[in-house]
Amino acid sequence: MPGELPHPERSEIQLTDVLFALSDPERLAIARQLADGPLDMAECHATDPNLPKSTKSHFMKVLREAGVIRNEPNGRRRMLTLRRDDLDELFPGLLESVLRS
Amino acid sequence: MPGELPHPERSEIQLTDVLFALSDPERLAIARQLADGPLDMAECHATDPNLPKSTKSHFMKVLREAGVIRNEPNGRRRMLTLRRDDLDELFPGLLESVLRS
DNA sequence: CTATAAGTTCGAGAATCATCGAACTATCGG
DNA sequence: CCGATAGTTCGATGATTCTCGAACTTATAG
Repeated sequence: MPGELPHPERSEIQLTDVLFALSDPERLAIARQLADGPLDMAECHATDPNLPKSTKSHFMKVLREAGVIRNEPNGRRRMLTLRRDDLDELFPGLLESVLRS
Repeated sequence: MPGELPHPERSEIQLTDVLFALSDPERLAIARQLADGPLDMAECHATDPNLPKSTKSHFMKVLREAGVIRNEPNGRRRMLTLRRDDLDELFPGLLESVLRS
């Protein structure tokens, strides 16, 4: 698969984009699964276990382009991480509140 | 204009709906204007001052149906209030973080 | 009572977003 | 090199959402 995907810089992350990305139950569930640490994409099941992979990939794209997660090549898989540092710096308390609620 | 509009009960408010409602710059701006206290709708200008009133009314509807604001008749005007109590109880820290960022 | 001010609702068209199959890409095991 | 695995990208279709004018509603001013 294509190696490095584009990620916004910290300074480019927009609050409204982050809120939008998290405003979908499936995408929110993904973010919550990443709260405890990075996961390989294959281990990250959203809510529906047999979701088509193109749909799952699209969820990841929305989260990535909003600046919520990083999606980096890791061998023949993909490593997903929450951009907690960046989000905490930009929007203090937001992530904690959203993931906890 | 129609008197009482429907508002969700506190128990019916969904986090994803709140995030969606606030994920638009115009609607977020409205919520921020209400942070300091209730306003008559006529005093609440979103960002564009000569926005068609049907569009403005639609913004209010999205915010109201998500449980972010109350919209109550007040003479021949409308009084808008942030549902801070409800949101703070349901999603502690969320509103503060979003309005401050 | 009538006119006006302040909003809501309805309807239509445009724009955006979601979903998923199919084709493509890259990596690893044998 | 070959096949399988894990994912991305593309394209089409359908579903939501946005935007705004026009018609409607209601309370007050006169």
